[in-house]
Amino acid sequence: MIKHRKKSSVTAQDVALRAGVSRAAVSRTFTNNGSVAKHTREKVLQAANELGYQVNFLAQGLNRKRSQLIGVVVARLSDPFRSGLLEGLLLEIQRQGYQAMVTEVRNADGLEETIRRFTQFRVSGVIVTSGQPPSELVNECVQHNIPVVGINRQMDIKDVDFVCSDNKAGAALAAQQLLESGCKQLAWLNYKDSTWGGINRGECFKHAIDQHQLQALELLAEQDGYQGGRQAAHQLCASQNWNIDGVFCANAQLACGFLDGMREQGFSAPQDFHLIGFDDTELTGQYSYQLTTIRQNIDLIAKQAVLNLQARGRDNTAKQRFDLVPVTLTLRATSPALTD
Amino acid sequence: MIKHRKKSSVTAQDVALRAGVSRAAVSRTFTNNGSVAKHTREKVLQAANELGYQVNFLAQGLNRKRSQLIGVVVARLSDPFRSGLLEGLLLEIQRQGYQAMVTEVRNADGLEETIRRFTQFRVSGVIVTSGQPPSELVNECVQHNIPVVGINRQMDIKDVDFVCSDNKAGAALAAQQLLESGCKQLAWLNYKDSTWGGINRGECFKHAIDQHQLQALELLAEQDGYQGGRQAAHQLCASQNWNIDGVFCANAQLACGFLDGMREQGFSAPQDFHLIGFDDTELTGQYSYQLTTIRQNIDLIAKQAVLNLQARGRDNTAKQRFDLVPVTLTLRATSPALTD
DNA sequence: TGCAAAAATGAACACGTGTTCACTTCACTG
DNA sequence: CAGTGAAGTGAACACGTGTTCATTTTTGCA
Repeated sequence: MIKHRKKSSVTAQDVALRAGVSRAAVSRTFTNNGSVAKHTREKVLQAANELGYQVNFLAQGLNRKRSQLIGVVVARLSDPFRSGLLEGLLLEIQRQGYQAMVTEVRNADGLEETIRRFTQFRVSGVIVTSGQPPSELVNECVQHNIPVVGINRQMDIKDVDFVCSDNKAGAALAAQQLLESGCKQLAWLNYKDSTWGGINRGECFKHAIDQHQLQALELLAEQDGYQGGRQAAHQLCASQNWNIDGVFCANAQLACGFLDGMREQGFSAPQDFHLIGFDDTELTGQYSYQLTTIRQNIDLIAKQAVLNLQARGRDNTAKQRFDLVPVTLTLRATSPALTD
Repeated sequence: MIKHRKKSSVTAQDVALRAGVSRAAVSRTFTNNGSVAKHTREKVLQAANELGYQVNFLAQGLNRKRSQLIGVVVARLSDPFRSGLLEGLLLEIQRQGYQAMVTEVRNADGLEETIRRFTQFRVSGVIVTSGQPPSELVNECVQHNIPVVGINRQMDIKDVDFVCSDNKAGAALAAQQLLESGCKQLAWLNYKDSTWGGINRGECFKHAIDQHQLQALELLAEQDGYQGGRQAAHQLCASQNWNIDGVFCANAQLACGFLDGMREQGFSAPQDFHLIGFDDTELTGQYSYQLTTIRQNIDLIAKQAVLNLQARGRDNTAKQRFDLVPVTLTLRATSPALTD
């Protein structure tokens, strides 16, 4: 009868026994916290290696009152920008040594339940990319010392840090490009129940062209995404003698749909009108679209979001942050570069 | 001086104190496990409600040796099919009362590290949608009684359950459609370092047309995704007098790229050739592509995967499962329905 | 060599829960 | 009314770790 393996998992106690030291020494070795002699550290590491020891994160988190989890709230991953943002967040979260918990949330109730569950796991932070967390819940997080950061959200909640693409600069870039291309009759396309980000871009765009004494026709799609943009185009073409020659869209999906919708009616960009979208996704660069867009810097957004969580984890009294992430104009076929 | 709130979080002990019962009663109330009188249950629930008590999942998991987490391994979310699959998995995982931990993994080492970390969190199950977990790691999971299920993976690992779209049926549907449409010279397009799923589809396709004494020209793209398909088209057109009139692609991204690449050369479907892809993503249905594709049933895949985890969680001795999920042919412009 | 400061060590407690095990109370039957 | 089984209850243990606090050992210096 060989070794009687009753326990399914090997604990720090087992390692201590084998290395001939106390369990505290094992703990210190792995956390690099207290001081431990070089000789015993080696003994511990060898014993741990032989036994295949790995620390139990549940016990660790229970003791430290904090797990190395970060909660991420997402929605509508079918939008390429959103899945791209999630990918960026996952990579950055892992790079910093955390582990991501992801929840897809469809309404306010779901968001509430989700954040509550995050606190039950004692997460190190919460990243919200969809919805607006109720301030009472945020208070609960603050009490548990759990930092919350919103991405591309309306910045009106106390105790929440925000990271947001620079919509104002983006809208200005788009307006400048359209105007310098000679467009006279501008339009702004958005989903009628848009998120704050879309609305904000629209306001910034209107403000930008207002300085040139121009106004934008406001197109509001009944649906979100590709189909919404397509139908908006159909609706525009159906109206009597429209004369739009420059369109700015709240996001890439709407823009692609709008372009296809216009094509169905026999019009196209840049021949009949100029078109600029928001969110440079993989789709926008493809041959069949070649959309000129405002590009959001996903890597920077993700990095800044995690950075904020870490900073506030260290010092909870820091001032609330509002980070604007620069955007750039990517010129493609639907509104090409100017030729002097 | 009011209540001295020293503890940041309220525990079951606090609830017990307020309700005038023992802590065990509180625990029993929330787990529905032991038996508890109706009267005391109500007292406990009221006290818990007043104090805003929520069970600490770390402590719960530590005690039960199992958390209500499910680990999900993903990769390349920029592919719409993969992000769609993740979305389906998230929704199903939440629907069943679990919480998803998601990790993006880029190579075999990353996969190993990831699964190890999952076990450290004592997850209730692992879902692998990318990469092939080393069998030694799977053994470790089995020892911890953690079920593993692979989606669209090669089914060659012991103790792992598999859920896979029915590639054989899909390939047969594609072959039938192309042949009945009158195609004579078939081609098969795949990425040169494809995953097993792609390779498998190709073999099934070749087998299907072999029964009609036909062979497929094998096109292997240097890159994966849209750009790979596009370059493959360019390469095909560059070759002397090619005469392909029917193409089947390993996935939707390749197919869209191939279509665009052919368009750049002045050819299109279905006029010059028929084209069928795999993975009915949102992209394939758009006006500019209208791709005929084999549709994978994401909801069913997700449901079956979680179901398998639950089943094996209850009975670890069950026989290894290989589930084939039906696929359907979605007819669109690039290979339209037959007209009698 | 002698001595003080620093480093290393192990016992013990805390984290918050689920569950077992005696023990008490209750309801029901003959 | 006595007796029996079931339901309800609380004390105590287990889960596996981090950390404090005395205590022992080592190091550095005169």
